Amino acid sequence: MTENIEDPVTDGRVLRGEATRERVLDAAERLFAAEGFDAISIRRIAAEAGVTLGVVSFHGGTKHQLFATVIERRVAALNADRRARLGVLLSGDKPPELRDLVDAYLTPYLTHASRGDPQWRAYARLIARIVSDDRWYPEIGNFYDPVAQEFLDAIQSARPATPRKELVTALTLTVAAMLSLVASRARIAGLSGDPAGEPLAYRETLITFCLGGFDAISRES
Amino acid sequence: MTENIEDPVTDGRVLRGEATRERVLDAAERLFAAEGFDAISIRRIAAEAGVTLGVVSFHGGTKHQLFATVIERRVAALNADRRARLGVLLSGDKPPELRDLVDAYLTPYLTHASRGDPQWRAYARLIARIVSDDRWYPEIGNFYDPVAQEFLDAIQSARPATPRKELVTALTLTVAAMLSLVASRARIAGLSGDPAGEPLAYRETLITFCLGGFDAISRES
DNA sequence: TGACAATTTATACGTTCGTTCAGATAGTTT
DNA sequence: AAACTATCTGAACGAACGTATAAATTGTCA
Repeated sequence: MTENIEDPVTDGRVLRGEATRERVLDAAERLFAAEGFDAISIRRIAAEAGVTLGVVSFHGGTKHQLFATVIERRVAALNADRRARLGVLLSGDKPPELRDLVDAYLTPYLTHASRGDPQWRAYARLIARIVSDDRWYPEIGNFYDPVAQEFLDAIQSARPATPRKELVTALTLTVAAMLSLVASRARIAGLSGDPAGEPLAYRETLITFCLGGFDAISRES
Repeated sequence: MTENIEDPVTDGRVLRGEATRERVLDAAERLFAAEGFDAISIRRIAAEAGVTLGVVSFHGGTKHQLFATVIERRVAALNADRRARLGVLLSGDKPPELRDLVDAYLTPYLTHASRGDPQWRAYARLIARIVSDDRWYPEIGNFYDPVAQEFLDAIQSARPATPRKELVTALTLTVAAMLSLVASRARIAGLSGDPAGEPLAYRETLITFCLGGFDAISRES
């Protein structure tokens, strides 16, 4: 057999289009992550992707649609990572420990933000950018909030005496702390004097800090 | 003496210029805070301020210079607030408690972000926006870092056994948590179901959370 | 009052923006 | 081979952009 006809390696018409589409999305992901939606033009995305202007519109539609597509492309994978870890914790005999819940929420993001794939690293920066901008919440919030609610349910089980509202606040602060390891690396480097390490290198410190915060809040109730 | 030549109340030529300049800076502050540097045009700032296009350039210079001026205009006041509180704490007989140090760093910002003056509220949103964007750090980091270092020195005295690097990380996470109360209010509202209260309303919870985080990190060392 | 300077207006310049589209190109199918 | 269609090119559109400046306006001062 000289060539498998279903093998996606075939550079036929459709497959070439798919590859181009991914190149465009990758370029948009990198640039949006680095400088934000408003600072990036479709022309720069085209240049970064090595295609002409019309191709970006052809595969990505409107600039706004392109941005949304870049987000949606990876959101399912990140949610699946978190849900899988949560599922393992919930399947045990005992209710999960709070530390493991915090770990399960933070680690998938930190891993993607630090590990090899530069596109995932860019995506992590992009997420950090838009979560700290209320303008995107109506569009993006419903992608992430359901998983956060599932974690909140589990956290509530681990801390039954703490009011839900306090736990919501604590999780919000935890997420903000997590994202700052990606978004504010220059500040970390500037304050500490050394260049900032990868976000994953701060994992233990971050979990300790946030768990200490959760516990302190639980203790007050 | 019919008129004090140095009296700034005179609405003469120079003073009218000064008032216009403030209107321009105020408008720029509101718009930059709401949508970011790249999304705002000089023409929108002019319209918001109720002046013509050239006036913005006349009083604000380049768009970039205008942005820097907006930041610098209030940074001294915020730094002074924090330094004053720190000075009070350091002037006592005993070394200050960690809780009071965290309080002294967080409360001035939360107060300005919540109290009456809408321009200060806008400025607080603007700070939250640019701190979570490494692109601005080279330009504005040196405005805030010296005060942060002074607080770090005091925090180090309160936790002598904890490595400086851990304290730097903890303060960074603390700042990120603080800013999220201003920057991610939509997410807080979405997750909790209720509209988010003013940042100052979360002050106790925030301080408890961050202090718990500091203590947990100190305990590990 | 008339010269002077600070402030404001009105307009223009060249560039870049997002979007659209007719036509060229190149696999696929009949 | 010919019809077909997904993909790509190249060019154009009006609008908005940041910046600059000559002229008009307005208050100050000799």
